[in-house]
Amino acid sequence: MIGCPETVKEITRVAVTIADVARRAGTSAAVVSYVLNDGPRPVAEHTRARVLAAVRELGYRRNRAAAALRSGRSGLVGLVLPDTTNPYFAALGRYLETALIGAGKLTVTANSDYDAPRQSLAVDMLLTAQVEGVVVVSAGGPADPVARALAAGTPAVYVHHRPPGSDAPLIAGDNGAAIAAAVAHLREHGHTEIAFLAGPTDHGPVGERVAAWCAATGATEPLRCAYTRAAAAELFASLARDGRVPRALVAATDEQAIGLLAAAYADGIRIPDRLAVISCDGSPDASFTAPPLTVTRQPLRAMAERAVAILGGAGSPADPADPLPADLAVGRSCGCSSPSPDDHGDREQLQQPVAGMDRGELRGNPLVEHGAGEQHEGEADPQDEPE
Amino acid sequence: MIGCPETVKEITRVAVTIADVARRAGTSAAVVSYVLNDGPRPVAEHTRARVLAAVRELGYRRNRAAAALRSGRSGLVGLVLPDTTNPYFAALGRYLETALIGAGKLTVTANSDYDAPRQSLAVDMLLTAQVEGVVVVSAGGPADPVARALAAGTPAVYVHHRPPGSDAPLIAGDNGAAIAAAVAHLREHGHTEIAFLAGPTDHGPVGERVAAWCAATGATEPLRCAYTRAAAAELFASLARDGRVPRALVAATDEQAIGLLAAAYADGIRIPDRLAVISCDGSPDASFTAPPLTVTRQPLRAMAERAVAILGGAGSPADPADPLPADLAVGRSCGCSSPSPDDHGDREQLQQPVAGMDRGELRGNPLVEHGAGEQHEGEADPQDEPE
DNA sequence: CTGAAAGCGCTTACAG
DNA sequence: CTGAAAGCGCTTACAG
Repeated sequence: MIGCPETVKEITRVAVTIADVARRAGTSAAVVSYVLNDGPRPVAEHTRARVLAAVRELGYRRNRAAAALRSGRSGLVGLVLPDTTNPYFAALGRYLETALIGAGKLTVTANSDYDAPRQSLAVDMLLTAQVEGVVVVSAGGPADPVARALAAGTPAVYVHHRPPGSDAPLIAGDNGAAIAAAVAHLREHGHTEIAFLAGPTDHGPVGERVAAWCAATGATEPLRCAYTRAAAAELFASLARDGRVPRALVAATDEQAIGLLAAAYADGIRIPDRLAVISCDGSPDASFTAPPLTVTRQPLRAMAERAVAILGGAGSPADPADPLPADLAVGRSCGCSSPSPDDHGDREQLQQPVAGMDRGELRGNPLVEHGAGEQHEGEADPQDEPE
Repeated sequence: MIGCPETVKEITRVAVTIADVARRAGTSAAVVSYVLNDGPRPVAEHTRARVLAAVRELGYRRNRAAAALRSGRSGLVGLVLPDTTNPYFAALGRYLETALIGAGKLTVTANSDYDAPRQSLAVDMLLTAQVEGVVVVSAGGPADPVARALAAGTPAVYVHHRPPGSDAPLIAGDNGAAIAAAVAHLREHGHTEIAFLAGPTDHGPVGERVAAWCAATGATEPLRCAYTRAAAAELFASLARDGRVPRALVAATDEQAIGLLAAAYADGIRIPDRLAVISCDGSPDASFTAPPLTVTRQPLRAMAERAVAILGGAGSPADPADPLPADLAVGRSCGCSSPSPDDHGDREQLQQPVAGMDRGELRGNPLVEHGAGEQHEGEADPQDEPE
């Protein structure tokens, strides 16, 4: 039937609209919308069935831009990270994305590259894109992009790191308790002098970790280098050259610890015999170093879930009744002879479902459930994964 | 001046619209749009100045949902990856995001988790969100989400991995040449029998790598395990138990090679003395293993740039005049005594600017350049990075 | 339970 | 060079 409206639309690839669906179903656009959104008005069962049939037959797909304009809900949440290739941030982002997709939201991810203007530009673009919420791991410096988003009326929250001086909501693990546990564990191995590898400054989470180390050991002068594998490797090489390699050390981040292990290997310095190491974070990479790192694991999944809940309007970031503790995951770098049983499972953890924002009120999305003219393409052969 | 429209808007937090700007600038909404978009009609310089002033004074920010509805351009590009915590995919995604932000596009990232229904759902949601393009690393299996997007009229392209049988556009490195180079290099080290660690099946890039290995060595039976560190570690442990550890091996992926190195370390088997290893991919992690991995580096940045160019309507994915070769980056795992000079720099590479889609025709965005009532917050102290 | 109509905030022919 | 007006595709009071 060349010439009928549907065929023409298909050929010229003009999008099928709610009006087309209404016409085919013999009802109104309003009713189609009621069916699609499961509200706000009830629809008779037989009408609903006709609408759903028309949706399928015409291959209708909702235009989110139009829905967003009218309803104010874009279905988008923004995420700004310093560097998505950092395994720690990557893991955090993954948990966030999982929680958000569970709430029917898509994640718009931007890298700030530890750069304030880039971070600011990213937040601007996100707000322009009408995101329903913004999650930021601060790039450092005085910029306060979460405050900016909140001022614009968009829910926003920091995770892991908030700029110094900001009082915007922050979700973070218990860094002080993590360091105390790490120091205590190294003492159990008989160490009395325990060094700390910090970052260039003492702001943010690493600042808390440094302070906790000072409190636990009475020491005041940490080692310092940038938060990269390369910088830590370089620092270690210079310590080795000068004969100043300590016997025990807590590294502020996994990235630094991994660089340090690589350099120690290159210099033939045995870990943990000559130098015992514990690091913080607990990114997925930490279990596959040589030797496996002992780490204080940040509660990334709980942090992600709480962040999403807060964007959804629930509770406060730091609920004193429900802290987010970092637990010690024992590898071999500390001197223990057998790693804890779950130290290889971190990436798997990422794949478990999480409770998310709006989950309770998640609308059954008929466009997803019923497909848009094409069904979902069946289970993948799990044997058949790329990479 | 309580009661004037602007103040009311600020207090009640109703968004400032283009009409408000027009009123304040003493002109029309059309002209404001012309200024904001630098076209399609010319605007007198003094009018433009008044509009820009009004934009700044009112803290106007464009509503992308409205612009998208009218113009059909959402400013969004979708990216579907199997797992953003895999360093190889993370690096690829980072290059893509960099190229896209350079073209004024935001990246909507979704994890398929190697699962076809999830991949399909992600693409559905992206198309609903009116993305202007979709980039997919196939989750495996027969699902062809790029074909689906193209059928819906949205530009789309596979990167790295396309499902078997699909003839949708694909951008990938030269896997055959990479393996040939790896095998040749191990032969230079005197190895005659060179094993291959493949994935569970021979589809996609790994399939090409297996085929190239077969062609180069005459062998036919690769070792196989899932593409995870844990799986490779387990496989290695069982080989060691049975006394079947080869003398030289090419691993299909960095993740497998890293797991293998960790297991070799645990078993006290020396790399490269007892077993020489070269892996493919060249993710940022490969340089910080113990010992540093020798890898055939995939041209991730070039792949990302080409993908973005293709979404922008340029050329074909596989331009025979300009292939995307994978080069050999020498570490120590192959038996060489000094790594190549640039093997520690991969993450830094990620931060360089790239040429992007639409770059030539990128409109100067006054909302970004001039800020929306608040200036960008100044350079971050580079010393002051979190993590 | 259903439908006609307004309107979200833009962009873009079109007319001047 | 400028402006009035239509319209993108939805959602949502409102009236029936």
